[in-house]
Amino acid sequence: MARKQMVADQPLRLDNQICFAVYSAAHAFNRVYRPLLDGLGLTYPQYLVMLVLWEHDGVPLKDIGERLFLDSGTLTPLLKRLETARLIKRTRNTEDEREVLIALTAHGHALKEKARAVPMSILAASACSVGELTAMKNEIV
Amino acid sequence: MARKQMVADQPLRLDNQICFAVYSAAHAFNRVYRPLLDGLGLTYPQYLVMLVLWEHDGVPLKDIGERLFLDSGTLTPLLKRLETARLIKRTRNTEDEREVLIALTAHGHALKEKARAVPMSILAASACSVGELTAMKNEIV
DNA sequence: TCACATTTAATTGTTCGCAATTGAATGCGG
DNA sequence: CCGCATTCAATTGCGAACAATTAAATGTGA
Repeated sequence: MARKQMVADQPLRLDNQICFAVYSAAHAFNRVYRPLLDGLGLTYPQYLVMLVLWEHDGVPLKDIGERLFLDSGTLTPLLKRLETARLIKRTRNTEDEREVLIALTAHGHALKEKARAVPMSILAASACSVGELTAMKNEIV
Repeated sequence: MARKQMVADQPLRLDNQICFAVYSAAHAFNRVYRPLLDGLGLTYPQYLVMLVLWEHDGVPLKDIGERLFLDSGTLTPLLKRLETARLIKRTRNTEDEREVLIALTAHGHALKEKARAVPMSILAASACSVGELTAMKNEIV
């Protein structure tokens, strides 16, 4: 292959694509989180929903979706599974029957205490300092 | 809520979690890529497989999996779809019948030329300089 | 008030991603 | 050569993720 061709190929090389770096990092985090969250009976997206609710209980489905960039097609079944697990309750807003309000059950609220151990374990597993991770986060956001 | 409680809650706040930043960034990239890849008739994971093949044609399924951190449960159906789209061919390795070799068809090889436009479009859409993106990538990998 | 647009969840269908299992091919120790 | 472990792909089952559609509630303009 001529040199000119190789140069033109550079942008298509996997290693040069930041999207792949981000994609891989997301999967890597998922692999680290999975065994920890198994102990809580949560998947990673379910954990994210619980984080939102632990900060702000009783919010509309729509708000959770905006916070996590997810739509009803993803959230409706996910929230039904959380309801089956007795972590949340779903009720229509009486002020506006279009909205579904998501509220923690006592069980869901209690799970927060168990979840406190998660960030520290992730930190240990990621073999990075807090400073390194914070710097990385700020680069991304 | 007492101050002590709020301090203890900090590690559980969504915005403080680097994993969420990475997770969001991955989804954001996906949203930018989707319309571009639609023009090629590829999904993002399919595009990644094609990137691998454009660099190195005729490799075992296993090698693609190691490169992209995907297993046969993900790759087998994905590769079957690429075969249905006539972009690749799957053949057993005659030296070792356990392996499946993945090779580009003429059509699959030709698609590389159309794909050259993708990285540049992404760059434009991401509203970052090449330097910024490269710096970000190096932080992540 | 009535027609019509907008908002919101739910549903349907397709594709990923992964754990767990299965089954075939290969490698290896005795 | 034989028994057994290992490797590799395929399969099954479940949970995301998202586009597109549907349906109900609400808002709005004439």
